[in-house]
Amino acid sequence: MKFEAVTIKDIAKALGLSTSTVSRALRDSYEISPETKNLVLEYAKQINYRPNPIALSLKEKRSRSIGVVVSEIANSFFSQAINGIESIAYSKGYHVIITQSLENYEREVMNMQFLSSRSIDGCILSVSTETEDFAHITDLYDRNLPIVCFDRIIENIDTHKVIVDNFKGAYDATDHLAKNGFKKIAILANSEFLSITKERLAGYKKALEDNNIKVDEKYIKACPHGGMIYEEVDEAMDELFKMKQKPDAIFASADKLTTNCMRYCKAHNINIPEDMAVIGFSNLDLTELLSPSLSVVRQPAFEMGRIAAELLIKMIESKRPETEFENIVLPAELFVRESSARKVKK
Amino acid sequence: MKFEAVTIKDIAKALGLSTSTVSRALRDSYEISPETKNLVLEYAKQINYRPNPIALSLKEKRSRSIGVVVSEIANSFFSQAINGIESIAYSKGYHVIITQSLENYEREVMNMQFLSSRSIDGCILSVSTETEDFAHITDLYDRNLPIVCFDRIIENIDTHKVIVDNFKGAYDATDHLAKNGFKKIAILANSEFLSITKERLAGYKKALEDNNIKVDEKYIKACPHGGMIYEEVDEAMDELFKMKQKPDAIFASADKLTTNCMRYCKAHNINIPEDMAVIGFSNLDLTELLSPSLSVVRQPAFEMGRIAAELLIKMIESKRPETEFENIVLPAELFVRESSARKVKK
DNA sequence: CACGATGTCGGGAACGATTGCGTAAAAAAA
DNA sequence: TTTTTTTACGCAATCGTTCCCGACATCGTG
Repeated sequence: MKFEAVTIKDIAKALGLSTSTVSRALRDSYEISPETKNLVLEYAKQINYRPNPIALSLKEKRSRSIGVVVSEIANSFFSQAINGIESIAYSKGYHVIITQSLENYEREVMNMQFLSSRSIDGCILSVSTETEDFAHITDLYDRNLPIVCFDRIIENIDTHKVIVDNFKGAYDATDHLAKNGFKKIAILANSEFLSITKERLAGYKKALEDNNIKVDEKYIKACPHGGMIYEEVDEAMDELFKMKQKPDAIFASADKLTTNCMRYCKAHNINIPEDMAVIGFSNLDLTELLSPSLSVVRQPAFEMGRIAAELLIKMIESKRPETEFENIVLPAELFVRESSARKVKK
Repeated sequence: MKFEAVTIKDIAKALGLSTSTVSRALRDSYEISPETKNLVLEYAKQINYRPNPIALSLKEKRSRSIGVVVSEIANSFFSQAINGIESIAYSKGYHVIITQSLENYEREVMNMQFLSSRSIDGCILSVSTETEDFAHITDLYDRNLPIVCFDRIIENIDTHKVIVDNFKGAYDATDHLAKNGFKKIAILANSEFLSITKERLAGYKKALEDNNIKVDEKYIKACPHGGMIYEEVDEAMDELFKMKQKPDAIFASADKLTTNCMRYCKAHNINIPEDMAVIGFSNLDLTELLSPSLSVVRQPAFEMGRIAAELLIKMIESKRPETEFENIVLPAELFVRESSARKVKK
């Protein structure tokens, strides 16, 4: 059972015209007499004719749709970014096909395959934590599929990239903790493959140095799936708390790391910020409702999505391959709340 | 600039064969000799041939993809449901195209149009709060597009429906508040157009009656956009708090209503549950991190998505139109936490 | 009256893939 | 050796749409 659409042929047959004439009438060609045009237009409206975009895609080799690959739509940052992407795409007549990798490499490859084979005109991508091999991306890019990277960018392709100033964001967060009297600042880091991990770690280290705090590698805990798996955060926290020199503050450098860190503290009756200050790199929109309210570095996710979509569509619609690529870096903003309140001497 | 895919013609030309032979070889037809098959298969792999699904869709009038229309992917309930949908769809070889209406009627119509014109094979739908006219849905359904409704169902089409027991969920929530000593229980209701609103309101009222509490219509506050717009919650809460007989408990009957209710209380220094108990109809996964931790009625969103996808695919793949439709009702589960703690006499 | 210009429209190929049908050549049966 | 069957492949239509051409009228002009 499938649903039968009205085609241009149906109109032609009903009106005793040829398909070419109908097609031209619908496209308002000058070659068609006003009477015929009206006839066709009216009949088309009457039977609710819709051009078949699949046929158009086949002919024009473009589909006016763009693909999005993110790790997880349930993540505030990504859902906000997607809203930004959609706002631009819709206004320019493009549709958006969203896929999620759930931090799984195979799924990411599958999604890219699906999107490319569905003849999307371009793709906006933030790689999964597991992605170490970029062949599935470079292959498509080399075959001229326009791709824009955002958030978690890769160096393997030369294209537009939209990121936040991860270094400064992490620096600000860490510096804020240090200035508030915390000296043993741990970091929950994301997968080591990710660009954002490297940048945020660098910011973290620089802030420590500038505050005359020695970087202790034991305070750096990597979570290969960015905290999507609770157990990896659990384990990292366990290790931190088993140390003789327990940290007095934690910088959770991703959305899921932040919430699962909070969860751990709650479950283990660790008081924030008395026992342990926490600041997150997170776009959660419930930060002020948490207990305690959560200090965060927040990314302009919506804006990032907007810009990425604009760049992609520019790329798609340009006549010849672009050679100049933009590397947009937006500022992250620090929001100080209770979870990182100044340390009180015991 | 567009990216040129390898076609079956390229293979045919390169190997001195006809397109039919190549096509059959790739499909492993018995009519093709093993040598030719190997030749084609190997060459195809070598140049990384991928069949063009657009061409296939045009020919077969099916795309092996299903559409999803929800109000907002940033909503925990929907993102969980989408994960459930995807888990089934992927395993059965279907792809999922997600769209969001953002509680906007025009966007919902647009999305449905887009999906149907993209030749999706079927659609899973939860209508927006604004949707009062269902023509865009019934039209497609009447033209034989398989549709499965979930969560916010409509009566206008006779098809499979997957919902939670909204009546019992709301009853349990309200009953729990009543049993905990609250007698002036208000409800933040969703748009009056929605099925879930009617069901949840009915459960709320029945629970009040069973606890010998008179239903007070002034305690029932409808938010036409389900709390997606903060101001409408703000206004509803203002009105509740301006009453002489202020309510002592609130049942927020949707995700966004719940969080925005909490936000209001926080902003107005209203202590939960001392000044006002709160229970939500919500799938938030941070409930235990909130301050105070939040009591909720939770829906089996993932499972709902799974079932909806299974029913839809069954519908798509059935030879003749189905006449027997299922009306799946899953239980909602009550989670009691701090925000609805037993009332202490002042 | 003849001829080009203009205005309208139809025929048919093309996009990529599948598939029913036709047909060579090779193999098997007579 | 002749006939029949099998094997292995090609031709062409099809899906819905666009667009290049060609083909008519009709009109104006010399």
